[in-house]
Amino acid sequence: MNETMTKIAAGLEKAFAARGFAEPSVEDLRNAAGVSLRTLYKYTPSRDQMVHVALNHRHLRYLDHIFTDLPTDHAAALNAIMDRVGTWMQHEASHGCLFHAAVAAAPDDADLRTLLEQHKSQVADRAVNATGLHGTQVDILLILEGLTQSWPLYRDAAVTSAKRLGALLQNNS
Amino acid sequence: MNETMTKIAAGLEKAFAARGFAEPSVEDLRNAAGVSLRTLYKYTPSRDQMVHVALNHRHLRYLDHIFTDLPTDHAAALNAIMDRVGTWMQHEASHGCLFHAAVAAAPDDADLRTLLEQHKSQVADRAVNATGLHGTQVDILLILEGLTQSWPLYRDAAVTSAKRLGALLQNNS
DNA sequence: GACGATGTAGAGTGATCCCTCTACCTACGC
DNA sequence: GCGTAGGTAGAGGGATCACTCTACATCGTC
Repeated sequence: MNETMTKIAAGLEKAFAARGFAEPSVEDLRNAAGVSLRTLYKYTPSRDQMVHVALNHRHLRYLDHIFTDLPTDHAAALNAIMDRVGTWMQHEASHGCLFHAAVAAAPDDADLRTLLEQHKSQVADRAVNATGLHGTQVDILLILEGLTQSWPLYRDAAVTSAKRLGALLQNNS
Repeated sequence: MNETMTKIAAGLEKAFAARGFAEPSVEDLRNAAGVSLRTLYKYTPSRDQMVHVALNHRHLRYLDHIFTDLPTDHAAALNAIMDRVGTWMQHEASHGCLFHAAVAAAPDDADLRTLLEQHKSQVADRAVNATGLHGTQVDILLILEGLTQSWPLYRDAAVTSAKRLGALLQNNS
């Protein structure tokens, strides 16, 4: 039961990340999930639900990748976060943030929008705590968003830039 | 002829901006363009072309909105740019950058991706020239991207944050 | 070894989609 | 007054889509 659900969620996440939210048909999603159509619809009774399940899975994996076992020193933690965003982009999200992509594909879906906001605010909270940049939640999220969006263009240079901007914040707050 | 083309491009841009790239059908796009289906297909022979035409129109309007008649003083220009991005988001792009949305909706479309890169690099070039932040093209684009992406969550606070980060750059370069 | 829960395989349905095509209208130059 | 260019209106085709349903396999439990 739960094992099948995890398998489905992981497969859906991978499919949406690779091909966007508009393109893959339910048949494609079924292939990616590696289950039958009946089972897929049993766990995710509509295509919209498949999107939600994929994003939830994504959220947990992202938090785990970026924020697990960070150094306690604030400056070192900031550098580590930026590096990890870089490796995340490289291996998982070469097309940009999956949450923004989902909302962009269905701008009228209010549930999706709240999912995006929850994801971003949790990321910002954790980043603030790890870097000691209290009172500058907006700034740190702005840098993270900027890194995520400009990484496809500039790669490592974007990571370096995000580190520099974050350090400027830490030295001027 | 050219008048009809402009009318079509403006209508398509508005439709895609309001409802994303996946949702609107060609029938919807026809309504937004305000022409007959035959005329629409005469100027844009496929739905993909409609996307391209809309993005080209968007690009020109964006450059015009952000970079026309900026103050010559670098610090003032930087503040003006951030303010204008804020008003642009408020009036035109409350769902985020249209180019990123287009690429997210069709990650396999190479033409779309180059269109995105050209758009971003032109924006970065102009921003560098206006703010005097030479040698920091990556940084300025990162801030602009961060502002665009985080504006839906933080509104004016995101603009303020972008101004602060930009000023930090100007004082430390 | 029967049974219920959980899975696979895949055909079928009704709706929707992109795009084409026929038929007709209007404005304008000569 | 007539031809031509450029437009409207909208029906229809062929393909694809999300989703349902029937029929069958597997496996742990009693």
